Amino acid sequence: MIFENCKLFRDVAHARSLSRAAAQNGISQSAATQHIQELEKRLGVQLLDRSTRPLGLTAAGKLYADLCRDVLRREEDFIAALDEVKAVVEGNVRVASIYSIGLSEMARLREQFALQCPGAQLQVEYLRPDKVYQAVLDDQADLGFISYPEHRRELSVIPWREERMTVAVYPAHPLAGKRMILPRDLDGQDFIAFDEEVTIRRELDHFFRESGVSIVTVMQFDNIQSIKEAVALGSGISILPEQTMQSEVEQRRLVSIPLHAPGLVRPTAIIHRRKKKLNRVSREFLELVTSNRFEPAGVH
Amino acid sequence: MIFENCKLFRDVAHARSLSRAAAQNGISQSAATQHIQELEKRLGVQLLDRSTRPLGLTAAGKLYADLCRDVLRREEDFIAALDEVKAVVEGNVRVASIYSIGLSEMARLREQFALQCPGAQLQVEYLRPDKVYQAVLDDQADLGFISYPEHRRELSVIPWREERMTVAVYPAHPLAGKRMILPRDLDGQDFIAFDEEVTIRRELDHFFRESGVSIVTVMQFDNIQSIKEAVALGSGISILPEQTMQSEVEQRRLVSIPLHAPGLVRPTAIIHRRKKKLNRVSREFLELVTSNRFEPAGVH
DNA sequence: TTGACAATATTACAATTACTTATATATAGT
DNA sequence: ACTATATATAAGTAATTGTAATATTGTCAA
Repeated sequence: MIFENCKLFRDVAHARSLSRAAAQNGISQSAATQHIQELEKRLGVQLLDRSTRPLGLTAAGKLYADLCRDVLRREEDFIAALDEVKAVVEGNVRVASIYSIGLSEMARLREQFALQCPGAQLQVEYLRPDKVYQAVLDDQADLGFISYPEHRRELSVIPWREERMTVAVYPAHPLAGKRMILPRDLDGQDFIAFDEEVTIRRELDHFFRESGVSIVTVMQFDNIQSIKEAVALGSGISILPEQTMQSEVEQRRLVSIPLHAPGLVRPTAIIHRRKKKLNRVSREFLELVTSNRFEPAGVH
Repeated sequence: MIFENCKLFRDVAHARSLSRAAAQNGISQSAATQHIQELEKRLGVQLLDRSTRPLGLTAAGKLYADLCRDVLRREEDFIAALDEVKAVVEGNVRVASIYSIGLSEMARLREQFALQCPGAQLQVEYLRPDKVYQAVLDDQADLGFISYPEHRRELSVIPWREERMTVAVYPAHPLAGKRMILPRDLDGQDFIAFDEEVTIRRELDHFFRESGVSIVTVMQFDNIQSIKEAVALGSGISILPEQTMQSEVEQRRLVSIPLHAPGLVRPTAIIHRRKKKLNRVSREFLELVTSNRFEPAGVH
């Protein structure tokens, strides 16, 4: 209730009694009397005719009662509209994610979230990495899923997973039968790479240099989906986060083979605007996501 | 200003700045900040987006700003209507008077009052005595002019004048030449009397009995105007408050002759509701009337 | 009238709220 | 990173609002 004073006077006008109106508003009769007197002093007119009982309204009192009635009606409308806005704001998580978090991973999270917060709505938008940052900064998204997190002053970065990178080959490939691949096994292979702008590309280049391995970059893409497609079609091999090819492995379109390269992991993180207080369901979702920090058992 | 909080938020929304809005409302920036924070806590939503400058409004903030705008507009209307009512209430004296106070007397008071309170409005309504009491009790009139005042618990009675009663005759009447009439001069005269219900009638009957005079009641009326008319037409004589026949005497339609009857006076009084505080102009008018307590020099 | 009853007004004081100053922290532009 | 400007916070004080107790007033009925 915002306009308590209005409610009090409206009730006084309706009940034609200060004490009853006071009771209706949970205050003492004395408080009600003082309230109205103060009001009359401020307006410089009598609002009540106290010489009779039940109390009467003066002409000015009638005007004021009308004002109160109108204001309270308007307030009701506001409260209703506010509740709607609140429901939308409070019951919605807007997530921006890079493609390579993996659709299946997100589907799993969505399922768990639906169980935990039945009324809530989860909106996920897949974007290029820089667009994910942008979306969070512009308050287009509450949370952002990214890899190789960049720290910025306006953002909070919550490290999430260190994803294992495995070798992706097509089932008929000579390496497909191996249980484990060593860096030198990759030497001279046709390689489907990420674009040079993507951090993961630079990390892999670094890894190859360190290991003294030289590969043949036959294609490059800016997204993981295309890379998987190219590998499946036999254009070459690649190194990808294990989880991102889970469904292709299940469909036997790809084979994922562990790579002996302890340092080669892809760090992922969740970002959100440092200033902005997350709403209830966003906090719930974040809680769910961070408690899912370890990779689910994959198919090896 | 009734809805200061609304004004503050409206100004914040418009200026997109707490400190400027605070200055506009004559409070410190700190107070404004605390105000809005408190408001947000009560509503359970953010109203302002503080992560940017100039400040932004959230969806809820926009709704609230709309509410404030509407409420303030409604308040303006109310204030305008109130000012009108105030002007009427404060600038109006409503007087209820018996007929026999005299039109010319009232006209004189009106003139003086117009000089003293130029803006004020004086409404006079002439009524039968009991209707005058009723009008004052029902708050239809602020002041009442009566004769032979009755005291009632709800009324304040302010004695006004003791009016001299003189003999009214038509110019051709045998008594018209006298300088002074003694009670016994009236013996056997045709008399135009008041109705039996009227106090003045009972007073005169008492006077005649006391003086051992017997008159012949040839007509009776409930109002002074008709009595004067009848006297002027030669139907008989009467005894009336001197002032009430002032204009007829000037027009030489009546002759007013002093009566030797020291106790025979008509007391008049002003009444008003004991509880009700009189408004400014009513007090002024009452002041004027009571300072005019003594009869103006009449034409003898 | 008078007395009884119920409602309103007043008073004194306690609790709460609102405001101010001083200071810390944040944003935007350089 | 630095500066200027704006907002947030803290702590103390002033103002307000509320309460309980009590006085006064209005209504009703004898």
